[in-house]
Amino acid sequence: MVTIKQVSEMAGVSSATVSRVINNTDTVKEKTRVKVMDAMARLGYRHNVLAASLASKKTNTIGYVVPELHGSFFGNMMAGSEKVLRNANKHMFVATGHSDEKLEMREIEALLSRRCDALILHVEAISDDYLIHLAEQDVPLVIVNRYIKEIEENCISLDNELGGYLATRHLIDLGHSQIAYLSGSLFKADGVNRLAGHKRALSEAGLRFDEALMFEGDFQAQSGDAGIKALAKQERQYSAVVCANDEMASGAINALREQNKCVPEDVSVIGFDNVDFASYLTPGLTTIDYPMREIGEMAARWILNRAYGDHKMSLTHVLEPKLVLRGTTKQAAEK
Amino acid sequence: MVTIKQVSEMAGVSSATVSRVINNTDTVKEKTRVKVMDAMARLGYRHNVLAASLASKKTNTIGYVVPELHGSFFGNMMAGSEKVLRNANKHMFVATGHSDEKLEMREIEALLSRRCDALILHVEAISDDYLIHLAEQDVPLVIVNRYIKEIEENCISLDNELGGYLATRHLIDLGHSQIAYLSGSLFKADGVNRLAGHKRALSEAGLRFDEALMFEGDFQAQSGDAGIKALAKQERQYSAVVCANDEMASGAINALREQNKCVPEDVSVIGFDNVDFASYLTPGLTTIDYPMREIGEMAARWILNRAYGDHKMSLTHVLEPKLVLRGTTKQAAEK
DNA sequence: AACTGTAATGAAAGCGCTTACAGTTTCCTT
DNA sequence: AAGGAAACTGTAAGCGCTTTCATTACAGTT
Repeated sequence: MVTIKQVSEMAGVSSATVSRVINNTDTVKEKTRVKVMDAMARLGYRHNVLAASLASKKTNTIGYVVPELHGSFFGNMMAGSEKVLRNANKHMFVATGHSDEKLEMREIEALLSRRCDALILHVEAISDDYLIHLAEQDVPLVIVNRYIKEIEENCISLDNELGGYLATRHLIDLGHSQIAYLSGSLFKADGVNRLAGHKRALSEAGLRFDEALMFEGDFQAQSGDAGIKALAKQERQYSAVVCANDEMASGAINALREQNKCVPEDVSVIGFDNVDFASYLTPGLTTIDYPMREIGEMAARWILNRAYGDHKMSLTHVLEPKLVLRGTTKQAAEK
Repeated sequence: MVTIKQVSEMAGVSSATVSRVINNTDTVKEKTRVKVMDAMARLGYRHNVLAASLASKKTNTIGYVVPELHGSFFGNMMAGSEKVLRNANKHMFVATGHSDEKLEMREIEALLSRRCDALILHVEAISDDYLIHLAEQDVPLVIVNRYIKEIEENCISLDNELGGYLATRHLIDLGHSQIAYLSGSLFKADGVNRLAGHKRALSEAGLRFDEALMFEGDFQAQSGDAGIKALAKQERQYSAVVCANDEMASGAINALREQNKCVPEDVSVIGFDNVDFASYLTPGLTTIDYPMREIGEMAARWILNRAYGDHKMSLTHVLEPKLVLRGTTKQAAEK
């Protein structure tokens, strides 16, 4: 392996000078710069970032923890971060936590051991306390898709309550009044907040929240199907259903079709997240957009701002979801 | 930052011994091991992997280059790799090449600068020659989803020709004989090979390949739509269409519906890749499975085998695609 | 008690780079 | 031409660890 030393000898300068041309720090006379570049090329020199990081105490690396690598959800977020980090010449070290507390902690520890300059974390099992404690240490970290009051400055999240509100509000605007709600897991903050938004829209419109029209699923397509079937067992009528996410909406639509109900003619359906496949369904799924990419971008900006002192970036900590109109919702039938 | 030195002082041993207990190398008396562990805990010591890597010349890190982070395609592959690498205590450093030659080269260079122990590459713009040259260097690398004869040992790919064959063969088995083909870009190997498989199935069944029933798209949904429309402009009849990938199939299905043709009653459609949304369509899309996850696993195994000398793994270099039967294909109508 | 062979530990030389700090040139001013 | 500032370059001390080699401790033999 060719070292800076060998380059310096060939170029007839000191290794400090070689380092200077590599990093483009300080001033180096053009003539010697050329000599050094020449020597590097001739020797096929490759900078050793490891050694450089050790000496400079900066790795230009961001540690990234996501629950999973498969599926498009986190990929979109990472793509957002990657874009802004690339422009700043930072790289990403990614690890997965699999929604397991022990694993999440171990991965964070590993990232810290690698001396990442900062961390971007989407962790689901780790406690708030642990994160609060972590935030007080010397490594900057931003927590995405999660809101923790005590360290809200470090959090970037979506206003799920608003999303739930917008979904139901859209249905109400279309004239629906009997609106079912297929909820996600209620032990997750997202599930709770989306439902809360639903209720707010209802009460704002003077409609009563009907327990009988609500079903608690688990964010899987299967539970959307189950929800529709559970609803069918009761006598309660409904002309629209808001689902806690797109997977459940997909399951719900299929179940509805099995009952010979057309979407959106007989029943309007709205999802949440706007995952990749939402637009591939027929008709396209009306849903609430979860701007993962933007969140990823924002997280990266926060890092640039905080860990590298780039202060010319605007930051938002709570993003707003937006309605995405497609084909599964429709004006309510006249009474 | 607490160093090994401080730990060694507190424990009353040399730093070499501390290193030994950290890495669990050599033998250390249980009693001193406990003393050291104790000191580490008391001081809140965190191992500096950077320094360790520099000294040991091993980073336990695999560099990963994929075209994109968004979408689920590469995520599935990385998830496969991650699973097997985690078990071996290796980590991944990911970079994106965006199908741009300069970028791909730069990222590979960056990964090498970080002294990754090995590389897993899905690159699309870089030339075979460059990769062949790279493979001869000292860093082990595996190239996924691409086949290069000269370094086939380093390649892990899917038999796309077989996939194309299986798709068309399936339609033929269902009694179809007028089969349209919406191809992907023919400047890409995948596009060419899938088409070749299609032709082989045709000729094997004694059917003629009809240029008029073939359309070259670009793997995007939009081009599936365009393909169906182009087909409509000619008089040629067809009862089935094989698409070069699922996105195109989705586009084709929608276009078919616009022409009031039912899938699969009037026209059977088969896709390729089995992307995540394939099963969410109604009816579910019949397609050819592209086992990205397995490919990712295989790539990681190759690395373990090659870079870390773990020889108890079985390796396959060319994976076989499989037919995934869902609802978009159907027995041909009786003549 | 002297002797071995092995287990346990320490000393110290790096790994390849960065970065004060100091020293040397060069280039303007006056 | 002298003086000083500015530009450039070199010296050398680390960064925090691993690892070879040498040394010491110790249990088991004879």
